[in-house]
Order: sequence, then C-alpha cells, then structure tokens
Amino acid sequence: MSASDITDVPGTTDPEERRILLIDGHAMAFRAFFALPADGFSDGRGQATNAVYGFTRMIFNVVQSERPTHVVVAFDLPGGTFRDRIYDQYKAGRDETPQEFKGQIGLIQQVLDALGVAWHTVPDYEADDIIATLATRNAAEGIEVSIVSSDRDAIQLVGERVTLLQPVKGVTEMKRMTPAAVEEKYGIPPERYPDLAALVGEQADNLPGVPGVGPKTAAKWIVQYGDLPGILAHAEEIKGKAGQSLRDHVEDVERNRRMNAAVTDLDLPPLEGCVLGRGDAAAVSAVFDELAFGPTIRKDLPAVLLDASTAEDAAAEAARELPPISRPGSEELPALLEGELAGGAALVVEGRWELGEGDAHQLALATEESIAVIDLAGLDDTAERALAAWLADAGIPKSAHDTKLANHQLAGRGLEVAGWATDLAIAEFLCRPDQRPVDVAALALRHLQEDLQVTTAAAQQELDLGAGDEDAAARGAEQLGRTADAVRRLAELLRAELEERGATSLHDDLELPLSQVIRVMEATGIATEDAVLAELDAEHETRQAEVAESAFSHLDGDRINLGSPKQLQEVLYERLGLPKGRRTKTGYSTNAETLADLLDKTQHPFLVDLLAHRDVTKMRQIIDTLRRFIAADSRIHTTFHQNIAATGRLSSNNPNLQNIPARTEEGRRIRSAFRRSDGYVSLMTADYSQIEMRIMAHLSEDEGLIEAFNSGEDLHRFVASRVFSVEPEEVDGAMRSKTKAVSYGLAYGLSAFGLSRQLRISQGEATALRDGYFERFGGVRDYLRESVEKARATGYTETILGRRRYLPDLTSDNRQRRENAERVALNSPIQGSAADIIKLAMLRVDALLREHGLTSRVLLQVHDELVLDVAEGEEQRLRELVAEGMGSAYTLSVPLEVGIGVGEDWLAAAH
DNA sequence: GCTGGCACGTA
DNA sequence: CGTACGTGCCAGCA
Repeated sequence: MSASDITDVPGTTDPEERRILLIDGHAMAFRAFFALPADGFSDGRGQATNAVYGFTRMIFNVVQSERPTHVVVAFDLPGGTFRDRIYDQYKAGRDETPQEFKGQIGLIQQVLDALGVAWHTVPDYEADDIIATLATRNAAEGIEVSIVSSDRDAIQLVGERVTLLQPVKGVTEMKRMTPAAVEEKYGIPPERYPDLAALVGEQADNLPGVPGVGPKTAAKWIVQYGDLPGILAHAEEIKGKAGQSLRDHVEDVERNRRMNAAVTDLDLPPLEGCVLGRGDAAAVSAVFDELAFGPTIRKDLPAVLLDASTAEDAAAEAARELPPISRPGSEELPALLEGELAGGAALVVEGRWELGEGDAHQLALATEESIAVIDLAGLDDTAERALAAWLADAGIPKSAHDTKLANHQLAGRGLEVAGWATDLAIAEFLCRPDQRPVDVAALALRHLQEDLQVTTAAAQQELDLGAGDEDAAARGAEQLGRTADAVRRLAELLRAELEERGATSLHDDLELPLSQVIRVMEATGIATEDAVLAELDAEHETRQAEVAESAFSHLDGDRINLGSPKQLQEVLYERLGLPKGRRTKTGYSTNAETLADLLDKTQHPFLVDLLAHRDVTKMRQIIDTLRRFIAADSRIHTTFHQNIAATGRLSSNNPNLQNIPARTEEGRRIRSAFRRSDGYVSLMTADYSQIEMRIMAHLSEDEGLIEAFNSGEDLHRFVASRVFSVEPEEVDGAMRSKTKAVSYGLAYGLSAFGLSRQLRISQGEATALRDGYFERFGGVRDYLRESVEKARATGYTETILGRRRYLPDLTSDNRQRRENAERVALNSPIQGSAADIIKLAMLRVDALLREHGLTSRVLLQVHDELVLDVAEGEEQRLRELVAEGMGSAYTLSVPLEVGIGVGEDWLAAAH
C-alpha cells in the first residue's frame, strides 16, 4: 500500500487534512478488562462485557479528542508469531488469560464492525507490527498519526508526525507521548528506545535484560556511545559492575533488540477501507442490545462514526413516524376527546408528587394519528370537565410509563384516571426483573433505538410551563409530545413481549390493578405522631451522650468518632490490641457480631459502651429519618415500588416503612408513633404465619411437611421431633431453634458453612443436621434439587403465578457466580410466590372492603403483613373479611393461616 | 458533590 | 460461604 491508495477518498485528498488513528486492540482490551469489574458488566446471559464496554468507551473518547479521518484497530491472532521462533521463551510465564476475558475480543470486533471501524490481523505477526507498518508508511506520506497502545514497543514509533497515546489510568485517560515527551521521560530520542529496552529487558515479554542496568544507566550509555552497536563496540571500555554485567549478557541484549524491532513492511489492505463514518446506527444499537449496554454509552456514540446516510435515514424515519403535535386549548379539547382520542391514548404527565401531594401542569396524549399537549392550568371549567370525564372513563384504554405516579400527579388537579391498559415500568420489570428501573428516554433507547433527548435538566426546566416564554413552552410541548409518542409505541412493543414471556396476566390482572390499590395506600399515608418520636429521640440523645462519654473514658478521654469503622479498627485492633476477627475488603470488621464475640473473649468494657452507642445511634437515625417525612397532614406517605425487588416483592422508600424495628423491645417502641387516623378507632395488623414454609410444603409436596401444617402442632417443634426422632413434647429449645434455622436456611440456599456459623456449631455438625433433615423430609430435598435443575434447563425460575426470574449464571463456568445463582434459584420461587400471594390478598381485601361498604382501609404492606385503619364499629367484620381475603388468596396444599391484632397504634396492634 | 464500603433495620 | 430490600455515615475521590 502507498499514499496513492487513499488519494481517492473524498474530502481527504490533502494529506495534511488526513489523520489516522491506530489502536492496539488486544493491549487496550486487556487494560479495559482490568480497569472495570468483570462481575459488574454482563450481557445478562453470563457473558462478561467489561472489556467490551471499556474498549468502546475508549474508542469514543479518542475519536472525539483526536478527530481522525481514518481508524484501524490491530489485533493479535491466537497462536505464535515469528518472534516465538527466535526465542522460545517469548512471553512465557504470563498468567493464563482470565476466563471472563475470553470471548470479549470477538464481541469487540462485532462492535467495531457495527461502528464501521476497520480492524486487521496478520498471521505470524503481532498487532504491534501492523501498527508499526501503518504508522511508518503514513507518516512518511505526511499524514498525522496517533497511536493508542499501552505496549512500550510503540515508543520507538513516535516522531514528528506520530504521537503515542499511552493510557495512564484505566483506558480513558491518555498521556500524549511526543518526541519531546519521550526525551524528557527516558533521556533519549524515541528511535533509540528499542536500544534502551534491549539493555533493560522487558518483564512482560519475558525478555531478561542486563542485570544491574536500569533505564538511567542504559540512557547514559546510549547518549555516550550513540546507539546499541556503539555501546557493544565499546563494551570493553565500560567500567564497573554494570560493564562486566553487559559483557556477560551481550547475547541476551542482541536477542532483545531483534525481538523488539518493529516490523514495518507488512502487506495490508488499502487505507480507503479504514475511513471513518461508515457505521450503521441500527446495527450499533442491535449490538449494544445484545451486550445489554445502558443508555449512557449510547448517548456518547460520536456522530462522526456513523454513515451520514443511515443517520439521515433514521432522522427521516423518525420525522415521518411522529404524528402532528397540537396544543389544544379549552375550545378544541372537548371535540378532540370525543373524536380522535375516544379510542384511548398514551399519557405523559409533567408534574410532581412528594410528601403526599401531587401536581400536574402539562399532559401529553398520543395516538397513532395525532398528539395533543394540554396546558392543564389554562383550561376553563367545561374543558376540564370533559377531560376529567375522559380520564375517568374506564372504557378508554390508556398507557403511561408509571401509571401510579400519573394518578398521583393528576390527583393534585382533582383528576382521577381509570382504564389503565399498560404500565411501561411494570411491563419492563416483568420482562427483565433483574434490571434497574430506567426512565422513558432510556426505554426508548433500549427498545426503539431513539434518543428522545429529554433527560437533561435543561429540557426538564423548559417543560416547567415555559413560564411566559412561548418558545420554551413550544419546545417543552414538542418534547412532551415526542415522549408520549414513544410511550405509545413502547406500550405496544412491551405488550407483545409480555405475551411472549407469558406475563400478560401478571401485568393485567395482578400488578396493574394492584398499583391502583397501592396508589390509594400511598395517598392515604399513615398517621404518625411527631411528639412520640420527639420524646424517644430526646431519651436516646441523653443516653447516647452517656455511653459516648463512658466509651471515651476507656480511651484516656480520646474522643474518637465512634461511627467511623476506620477509627474503630485503629482503636480496637492497634491501640487496645484486641484479637482481629473477620476481614472485610478494607480491613477488619467491627460489626455487632464481631464486637459481641470480642466481648465474650476479652470482657473489655469499651466494647459494651460501643455496642450500646451503636444501638442508640441507630435508633436516633431511624427516628430522625421518620420525622423528616411527616407531611403537613401529620402522616407519612411512603412510596411502594413494584419494579425493584427481582423476586416480586414490593419495596418501600422515602421513607422505608418495611424496616421499622420489631425485634427488640427498645426498637419496637418506635412503632407506637404510628397510630390510628383521626376518625378511626384503631390499627389492625394481619400477617401470614410461616408463609414461606407453607409454600415450601406446597411446592415440594413433601408429605411430612404437609402433615406438620395439618397437625396443629407448632411447626418447628413438629419438624424437630422428626429430625431428632423424639416425641414433640421432648423437643427442647436448642433442637427447635436448630431445626428452624435449617428450615429457613433451605429456603435461602444454605451451605453447611453458613449453617454452622449461624448456629455456632461445627461444620460437621451442621452437615449432619442438614442430612438428618433431608432424611425425614426427602420431598424437600428432591424439590430443591429439581427446581435448580429445571431452572438451569429453562434459564429461569417461576413462582406459583408464573412470575419468572432469569438466571443465566446457572450455567456459568465461574463457580462463585454459578453457586450464587443456585441460591437465588432456590429462594426466588419461595419468596416470589409469597409475594404473589400477598398481592392477590391485597386485591381481594380491597375488593371485599368495597363490596361490603367498609370505611376501614389498608395502609401498609410489610411482605407478609398488612396494616389497616379500623373504622368505628367495623372491627369484627374487618377481622372476618381480612382473614377471608388473605386466607383464601390462593389455595395451597396446606392452609394459609392469618394472625390478626388490633390496637391504638402499631405496637399495640402486634399479636 | 459523588461513590463505595460498611453497618444495620425489616421479612 | 443462605434470600430480598433502603438508609445513613464515613472516607476517598474529583
């Protein structure tokens, strides 16, 4: 190849305008692999993608900063090269390629193909040689060359027109090596670097140099004698140990120099095939989908990589697809609602919802034919009534990204919505339960390959009414309208996917109706008495100060930060010299379990105070957090999420009301702050008794376990009597608690190690305990074994309602990942089925309360428990209806038992 | 100001 | 080296 090969490329005829970027593919991929966690990047099917991700990011960055017109990525080929024939120990002693790295080179090449970036390999040669050939030739033709490589052999290529970019940290930060920079760092010009390397040797390539000679000595010699031949010619004159060492290792040095010489005469394809701007947007998107890449990296894809025609095609298509956007006022709206919108629409609400109060400003409605963006504040009464009627019409199907949130926001304007057909967040979750929730823009990137460009803060601000600024308002409306259009198409797409995955009924009949029940619970909130929390806080404040003082007194009055694990480590393990226990990533554990062990062993009084301080600090933390969330109506309005917990449980935040202390007497006092509402007489708690073990009995069909639940005997006592072959009356506390630990441990995928640690018994004892259990409850053992095998075969686990959890790691070669997936596979059907059941129960209880006209209402759900406000005169009927609704939510092969308690507050309502 | 690690609350 | 979550603090980073 010569310069004439590229003179035909349009727009790049002048060598001075051409810039070529050369990348060492293997070296950079390997660096990316170690810069990013392998277990943090996966395609969802067990293939690590961290190197692919890092490499792609690197390419994007370098293309942006170097603005090349041509790019070539060079790769090594598996197997040897000519260098191995010169020296059979070349690159020997390297660690084996990590398992997770394998396969990622192929994926990188797929990405490059989609990006239209050329990549080359040459049999019998290394990537270095390809780079050396291209750099030398093109620089000679007057073309600017940038090389990206972490390999030091590339230093020799640096020259007037050749710059080396060396990764500094990871793969995104680069240092520019110019001839001056090389001189400064090594004290010699770039072309002499191989001489220096030959003398010093190269550890990574297993090329030993002259012992006792480092870069400084080598550079000194090179300066003095000109080059390596000069040095060797004068070897006899060099004094001292280094001189003798050189004379003893002349052969090594000569070999090294032959090995590290760049090859610059390879036969390579013409450069015109390497011109930038031939990427295919759709192909890139498809590859990124396969790799499960998120939205961030997609946004950073430099446009210069893409073929202008595909970008134009995409833009043209997007423009054609978008129906006209109108901004109907009060005049036009009623007719629109009865006409084009009568068949339903996709909704996007611009508004807010916090601390139990919602508000909405703009509403975008999209159909296949048209999009309407409505300024809610500007409507007259007639138009507003028409809109209210349309929204409340259950016969008009609607979809939104988050239907519950849309309801909350619109409720702030007195608007109720019925007729929800599709909730994107729920549908997406049912299809991909292990993925983090994402906004509409990210869903559009993921499924429509479109960038809505509405996620930036600036765009959001424009949407805020456009306050008097007509242009901003128009831009806001345009973005809202586009988003609604995307919601409409996403809804269609996701409904099809729900169908494929057998999750349509879960969406339509369970989660979507449930979201409306939860919406009312959130809007209602739970009455919370600040005075109770304030007093608890004051008590704990005093106590906190006391124990802190006492703790410091054991440290010669040294007031360390008791909340700093780092400072505690120093005090406990250095200063007080206590025996070190369990290790953490950053040092030695100071958690409660470790501290309690330490106290047992040493009786050190500081530990007593420290543990007390931990308790009281935690209490104050919880109390403070709760107080911050008490809204103007003296109630706490938590948010329940249906798309967070991969097993199908709800989660609760702002604040989390599913982790209010219950285990200790002191902690439980916090519960007394949650009280019956004004106009109600008490709170009721209703919980399932041992629901997970009942599900285990049902799924395993183990006769013994089923009998246990039908016997009327205490479950753990019954199971223990079987395991230990004694009469139920003879089961003592230790036997019962051991059995209980095994029972629950099984549902979590326990190991003998974990069991022994929890019960503080030997591993042998733990194994014997588990074996004894399985001997009597063989059905459980068979079920557990079969359920993992089935999941391995199908790729997912399933709950009683068919809720799936995909577990690609079940077939991973990585033992840690595989065993983790196996535990998840054991637990998910059990925890998930329990979640299914209480969700069914919530729907049923809600329906029963309506049906019977009760005013009492459900306030909270805590996984196996419901908390309700009891209205005057309804307690007895409520007990019956809740027991019925929860008890008959789903028919298992054992009864579902429900415990109920009633009291003034959540503490008193315990039972 | 953000992030990772730790600790700890619940089922 | 049993599952599923959310929150707050510290420390190190930019």
